[in-house]
Amino acid sequence: MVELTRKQREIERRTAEILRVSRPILLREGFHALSMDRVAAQMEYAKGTIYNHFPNKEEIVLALAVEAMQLRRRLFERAIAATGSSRVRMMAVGAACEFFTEHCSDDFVVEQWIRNNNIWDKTSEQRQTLIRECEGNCMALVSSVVADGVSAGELTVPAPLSPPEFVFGLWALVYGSQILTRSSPSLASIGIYDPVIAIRAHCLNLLNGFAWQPLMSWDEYQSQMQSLQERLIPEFRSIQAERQTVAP
Amino acid sequence: MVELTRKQREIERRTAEILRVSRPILLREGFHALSMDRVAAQMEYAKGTIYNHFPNKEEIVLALAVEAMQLRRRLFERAIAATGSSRVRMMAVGAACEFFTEHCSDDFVVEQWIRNNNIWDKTSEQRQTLIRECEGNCMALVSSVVADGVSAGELTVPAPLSPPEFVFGLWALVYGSQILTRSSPSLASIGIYDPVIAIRAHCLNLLNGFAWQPLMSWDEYQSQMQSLQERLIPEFRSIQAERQTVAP
DNA sequence: GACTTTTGTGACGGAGCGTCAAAAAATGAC
DNA sequence: GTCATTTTTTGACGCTCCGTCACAAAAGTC
Repeated sequence: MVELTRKQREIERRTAEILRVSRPILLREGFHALSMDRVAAQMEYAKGTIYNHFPNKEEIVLALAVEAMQLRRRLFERAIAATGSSRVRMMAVGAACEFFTEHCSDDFVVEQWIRNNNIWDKTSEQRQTLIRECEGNCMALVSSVVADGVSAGELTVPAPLSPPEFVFGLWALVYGSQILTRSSPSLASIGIYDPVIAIRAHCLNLLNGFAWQPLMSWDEYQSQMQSLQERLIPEFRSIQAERQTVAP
Repeated sequence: MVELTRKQREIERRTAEILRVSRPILLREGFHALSMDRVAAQMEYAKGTIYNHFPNKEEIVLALAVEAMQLRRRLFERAIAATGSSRVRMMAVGAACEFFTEHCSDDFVVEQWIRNNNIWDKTSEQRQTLIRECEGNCMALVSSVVADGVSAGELTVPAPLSPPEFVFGLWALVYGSQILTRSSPSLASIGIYDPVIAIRAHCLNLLNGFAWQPLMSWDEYQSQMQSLQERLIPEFRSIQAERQTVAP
């Protein structure tokens, strides 16, 4: 039994090593550059050994995405634990999203890969479930803030929306803007100079539009965000630091 | 000169044929299934001939995406030509987006490919410019509605936002929701049963939040949308019909 | 009809995927 | 410590696809 555990630990160690080697290849040189032969060569193992850990390279990508989503989840957990009104705590989640995109940009990029059908379709049910769970967890964390707002009488989710559908709007807004920012060739040339500020303004308007108390002006919102960030970012950084970073 | 034109027409005809053959392969079987050998075989030409038209398969994908974006643009053009207040015309653009995603779903999917860096990076400057132009055109069309609202005194774009950044919010919201809907494993299991209705509600709230006149209740919004769709969808359909469809 | 230019062809070198029979290492019974 | 058995590792192999290029065929020109 002890024997078995030692072996299993060794296997896990090597699995982690495969991911550690694969990550910079994927991030710096793209999916096409990530080949099983190359990973094997770099680790000084035969290709077959790598295949004992991952049945294909798509599975490696998904495994990396799981790590990224877990980091996101940890940031969210910290964010919703912030003190303050429900609305301020929702802003903290926004701050977490901004932090994740800006300061964990590698993870943000890796997380994107799950939206690629080519990859998704070749991966195991098992790991797909892991992803879904993580996504569900994140959703639940944000939903809990909405629920708190509702039960505190600070927010009423109006007519056709359920609470998760309310969250979906914020999710779509933030996520959509980040995708467009990353992938849309030259937003600046069509007049969008600061997408982050723009989306903050839209979030403010969205939450004010739903009359989530306390209502805020743009200036109030900005200064609240400022002080939130001063409190949270050091903690976000230490959460991020628990992961080893990728060399360039 | 006549000779040259006949030849060029022939070349263009074949280019179109390559796209016609490639589209269903890409859509039904994915990017990996789209190989130059296969396209060549299916067209009964040698591979080299296909390479005379497209330097790689990524370029084929981008060419397909250009077609898709042009369809979107045509729908937008029709939408903003709708009669009514600036706000209603903006809703018409929303209806066009919904139509595009739902009834031109192949094009919607094809359009996504441009967000894939693996593909984008292997394509020619030239075609990338085409895409950017088309994206800029769409943006400009929507911006013109905003501009009309402003000059009619029905809308004020508030403090930190420029008009394009205002549009960016709607774009991110609608686009983000559609991406999530398409790619997020089982939204229903996290409580989002009707993402289309949800996003409509968010758009309503967003536009009301910016006090775009006339303000609307959910019921008014829905019935306005209903009548807009009754007027527009037949026209959208005929715009769509100008393109040949893809067999399943 | 002969010569030039354009266009089409498909064999080829190179690379990556995933497999599998054989080699090597680990295990444990005696 | 030995040896049979089980587990793990290995890398050559078959396959597919990419993109090229020397050559062949067709079209155009005079």
